[in-house]
Amino acid sequence: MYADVLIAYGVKTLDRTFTYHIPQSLEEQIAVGMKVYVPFGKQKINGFVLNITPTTEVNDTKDIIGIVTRELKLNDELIKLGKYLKDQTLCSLITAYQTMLPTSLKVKNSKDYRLTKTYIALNKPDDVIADYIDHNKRALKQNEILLKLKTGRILKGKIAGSSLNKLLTLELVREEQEEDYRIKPHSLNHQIYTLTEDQNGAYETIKAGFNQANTYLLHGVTGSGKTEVYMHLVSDIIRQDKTVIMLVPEISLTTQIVRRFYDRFASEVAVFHSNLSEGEKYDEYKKIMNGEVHIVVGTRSAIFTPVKNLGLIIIDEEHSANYKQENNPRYHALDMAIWRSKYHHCPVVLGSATPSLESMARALKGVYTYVSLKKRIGQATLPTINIVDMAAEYKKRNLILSDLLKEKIMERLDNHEQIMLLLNRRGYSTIITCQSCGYTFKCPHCDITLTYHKTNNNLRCHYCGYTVIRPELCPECHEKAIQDFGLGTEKVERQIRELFPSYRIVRMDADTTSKKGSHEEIIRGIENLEYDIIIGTQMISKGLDFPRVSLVGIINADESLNIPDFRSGENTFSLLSQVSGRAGRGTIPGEVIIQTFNPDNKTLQYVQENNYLANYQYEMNIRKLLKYPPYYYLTSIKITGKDYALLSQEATKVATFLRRKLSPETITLGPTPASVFKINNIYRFQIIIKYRHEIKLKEVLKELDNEYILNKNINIEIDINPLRI
DNA sequence: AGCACGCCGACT
DNA sequence: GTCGGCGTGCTC
Repeated sequence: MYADVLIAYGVKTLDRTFTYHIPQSLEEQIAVGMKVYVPFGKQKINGFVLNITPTTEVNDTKDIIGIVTRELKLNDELIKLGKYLKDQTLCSLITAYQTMLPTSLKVKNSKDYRLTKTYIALNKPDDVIADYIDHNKRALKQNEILLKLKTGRILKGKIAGSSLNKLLTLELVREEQEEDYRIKPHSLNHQIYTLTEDQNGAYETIKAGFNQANTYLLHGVTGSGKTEVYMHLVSDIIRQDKTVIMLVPEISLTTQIVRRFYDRFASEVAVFHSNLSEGEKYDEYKKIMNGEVHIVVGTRSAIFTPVKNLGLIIIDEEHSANYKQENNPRYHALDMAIWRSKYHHCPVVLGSATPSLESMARALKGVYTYVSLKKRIGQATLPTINIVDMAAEYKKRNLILSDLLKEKIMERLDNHEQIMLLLNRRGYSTIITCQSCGYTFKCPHCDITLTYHKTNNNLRCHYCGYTVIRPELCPECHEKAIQDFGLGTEKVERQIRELFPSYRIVRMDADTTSKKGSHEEIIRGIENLEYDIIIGTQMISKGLDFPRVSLVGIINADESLNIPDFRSGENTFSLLSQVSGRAGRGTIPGEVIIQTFNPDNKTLQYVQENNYLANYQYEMNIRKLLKYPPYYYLTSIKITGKDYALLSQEATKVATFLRRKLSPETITLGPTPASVFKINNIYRFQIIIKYRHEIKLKEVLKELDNEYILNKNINIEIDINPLRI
């Protein structure tokens, strides 16, 4: 017998299988999907068996050396899904499989991640033990152990050393190894809420489509109780002995959701996201593989977990950009979900208060089934939203907080309610300029301004990590006139602390949540009313449910509006609606203040009116006019290299090649310098392809990719359906 | 990816 | 004369 083995090198030149002979001794054990050890040239490496055949046309086959682990076997679905992933993103097949697996099970890894508990148990019949005790009356410690063991085995750590070792060498007792898991679900309360009429309608519609590959867009306003609908669906699915994958956009959200799932479904639940330790991931993966759990809650990568008998996939906050991986392979979890739903004939539910334009367009066209939740549950009503013109406030020297926001904050503080302030930018200030000559600090390696970090008094490049101490004098004109502008969360925090010194303030951004567990700690603090004012980046916008938050302040709405990307309007609407949705989820009516220099901006007005559809129409018109998604598909090609002249020349060649090869209806834009033109001394050009139907796309892109594989000076990065360009 | 082969420059 | 530079080619 022969095996086609995919080797563990993620290079395009080795993106194919090699045929090995299966030695007699392994023939019985080897199976498709297993990790094996094979000779390759002068080396020995791991690979996956992708196929087993009785004969081969290859002449000099070598023998497979051995099986690495029997534990992991890529099943038929995963093997096919990997091929789909490769096809979608143009990565190599081995890269696809590596992406789908946790590090502990990746093809190169042969370490053992099993967590075992060791117990001590009696190893001889009772009479032998009794006899030993009789003849060794002076060995008090040993006898004590033996007597204790008569009532059952004991964890090894609980028994002292030398006496135990004696008993072990005499073989009176033995060690028993048992596998253990690092994460143990705990159920606190089993509260099941009855669904409102609205929720029930959505629930019934989706339930009617169980056992069919169909995608539902569950469009529910913030606070309408989407999670409870999910819970009811999940409950039905597991009753059928099927499984569920539930995706949330970021790790921070797994905490709250997982807690609710543990409460309701306890040991049926596995968690899966990249913040787990490798051992934890390994354990959860194994629970899933062995069919010990029926529910997986996790972030993007959880879409690849090998659940058996999949009955439902839920993608919460489906509009989130986090579902798209931003490095290779650049896959979208939604595509993978839909593929799996077809494989298992099960539905996908996409939930959001602000669906992406793509999903909404598909729902309106009938590609997805549209289901909506229009009302907030309980007495909660949608918050009132005020827009404040910051131009007028600047004249009053209100640079961070408007009079209105300040006043509202005080009001809410007096009522012992909580306040959330959003600013989508971390750090202290973003532009450092000499007031005398206009010199602006930029990174010497990147095309980007440096960010001031007050805590360390240094200037940092967020792209390459370059750091300098903030100088006193301008390096150009040597005047002492360096000033910093631009607003970050650190600066807001400082001002808030000055204004409201007696209140408890917390900042939640990437800088304060980098430590493991710090995120949960802050969330718990907010829930337990340990804080009055919460300042944060978009991290505070999604899914979190704090009933005492009654006021949300958006410090600078323009920050998000001004991002030079065709999605900035859509993203701003979604961000502001989401964060507004944090206000007034309990019984207290909520209020939102949006500060901006563009009070007439359409997007902001639609946010104020809470009018998703109007914003949808408005954005769709622009997209149609400018030939952007969902009317056109995009592919972004980045051409990067150190030699500017050569790069510019090659970028033009690439564009010419594409124009020649692709159909005449396809639009090829560029090459233009990328939005950040230089990172780490590497220059970057970009080409955008816009198309409606382009049959030759993948084939042409592959050809392009091959053309530059061996080129050491020029690198090509292809992003099909990019979320940002 | 990694290793060997191969053909030209500065060294014990 | 040899050690070693990294360009090219191959791996079941």
